[in-house]
Amino acid sequence: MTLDGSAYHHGDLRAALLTEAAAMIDEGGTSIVTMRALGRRLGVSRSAAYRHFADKSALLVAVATAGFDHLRDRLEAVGAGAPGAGIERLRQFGEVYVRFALENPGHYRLMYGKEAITRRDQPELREVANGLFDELVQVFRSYQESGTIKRKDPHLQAYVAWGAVHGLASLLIEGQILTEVDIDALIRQTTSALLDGMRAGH
Amino acid sequence: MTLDGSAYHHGDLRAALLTEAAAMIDEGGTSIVTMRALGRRLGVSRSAAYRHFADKSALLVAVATAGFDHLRDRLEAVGAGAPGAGIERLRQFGEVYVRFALENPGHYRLMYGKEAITRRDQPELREVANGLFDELVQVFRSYQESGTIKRKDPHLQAYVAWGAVHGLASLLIEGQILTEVDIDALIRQTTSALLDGMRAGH
DNA sequence: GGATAGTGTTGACATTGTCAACATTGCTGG
DNA sequence: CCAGCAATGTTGACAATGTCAACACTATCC
Repeated sequence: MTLDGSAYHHGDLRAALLTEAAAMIDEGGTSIVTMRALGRRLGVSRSAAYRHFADKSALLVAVATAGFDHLRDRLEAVGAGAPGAGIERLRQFGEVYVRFALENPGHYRLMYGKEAITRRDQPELREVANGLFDELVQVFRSYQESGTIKRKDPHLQAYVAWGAVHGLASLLIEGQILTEVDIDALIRQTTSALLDGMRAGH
Repeated sequence: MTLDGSAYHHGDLRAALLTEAAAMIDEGGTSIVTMRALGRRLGVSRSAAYRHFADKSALLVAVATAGFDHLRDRLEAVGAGAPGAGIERLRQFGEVYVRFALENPGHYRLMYGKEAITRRDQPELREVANGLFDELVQVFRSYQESGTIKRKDPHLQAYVAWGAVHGLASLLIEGQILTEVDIDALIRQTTSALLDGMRAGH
C-alpha cells in the first residue's frame, strides 16, 4: 500500500497519512478527518502524525499541496501531447482539470479552500499554485501571439478560464448539480462557450 | 440591533444568531464559529441557541438559506429593472451575483458547501436553491425564443453561466486571486466572454 | 393571579487537538 | 558487534467543543 520513502515502524507513515486523509475527505468531508480516526485507520495511535506534521492544519495543507502536484502532472501530460494542436489544446486542459476535481474531490476541496492558502508558514502551496497559474498565463500569451484568440490582458483571460472550469468543478463536487445531466456534455459546453467567446475575429 | 419577530428575553435571538454567525464566518472562517463564542458575542450563554436550532449544523443551514433569500432579492431587483433590456440583463445578473458573494462571503461559502446542501432534513435550502436555478433556466429559454442566444439545452446553458460566475466568486472569496487585478474588469471580462460565446450568429 | 409554554442558564459528559513524558526501533561510529 | 543516538510511535493529561438534562426566569392566557 505504501509507496516509497524511508521505511520505519510503519513503512511510510507520512505518505500514508496524506492519502488516507484525502480518502476520508472524499468519503465524508473534512469534518470526519480526526487525528484519532486517521490513526485508527492506519493502525497507528493518535498523535503519531505529529512526528511528521506540525499540527492537523499542516497535514491538510500538505494534502492540498500533493493535490497540486498531481494536477500539474495531469496537465503537463496534456501539454506534452500533439505539439501544435491549436486551440483544441485549451479545451483539453479544461476537461482534464474538471476530471481531476471529480476524481479527487477531497484534494480539490482543500486546494481551493481559504484555510490552506492563507497559512503564512507553509509557502509551498502558494508556490505550486502560482506556478501553475503562471503557466496558464503563458499558454494564453502564446495563443494570442499566434492570433488564435483575442488580444486582451492574458492575466484576465487566464482568470476567466480558470474561474469557469473551477466553478463547474465546484458545483459538481459540492453536489449542487442535482438535475440528471450529462457531465461530459456539460464540460464540453463550458469549454466551448468559453473558447467561442475568446476566439479571435470577434 | 435586532430586527423584528417575537421579543423575549433577548429580543430576537434567532435572527441575531443568524447574522452574527455569518459575520463570524466572514471574519475568520467556519472554524471560529463555536456555540460558546457565538453566545459570548450576543451576551447569551452557550446552548441558548438550542432553543432555536436543533444543532449547530441546522443553524448553519439556516444561515445558508437566509443567504439564498438575500441573493434572490438582489437578482429580482435586477429583473425588475428596464423591461426589455436585451442580453445586457444577463450581464447584470452575473455582476450582481459576484458582488453578492464578495459582500457576503460567509453566507456564500455556506450556500455552496456540501454540508449544507446534503442535509436531508432541512429541505428549504434545496427548494430555494432549485427555485433560483429554475428561474435562471427560464431566462435562458426566453432569450433563446427571442433569438438572442444560441439554441442549446437551456439547462446546460444555465449551468455553464452559473458555473462561470460561481467560479469567479469562489476564487475571489477564497483568496485565490493574489495578483493585483481590477476586480470590476475581471467580472466584466467573465460575463463578456461568456455572452460572446453564447450569442446567436455563431 | 396562577398555570403553562417559551426562553435562557448551569452542570455534566464524551470527543477533539495537542503537548509532555516515555518507549521502541533502526542506524552509525568505534 | 555493540553502545549511543536520533527517528519514530505510544500513553497520559488538559483545555476546548457540541450537546443533553435539569433547573430558572418570563410573558401570556384563562
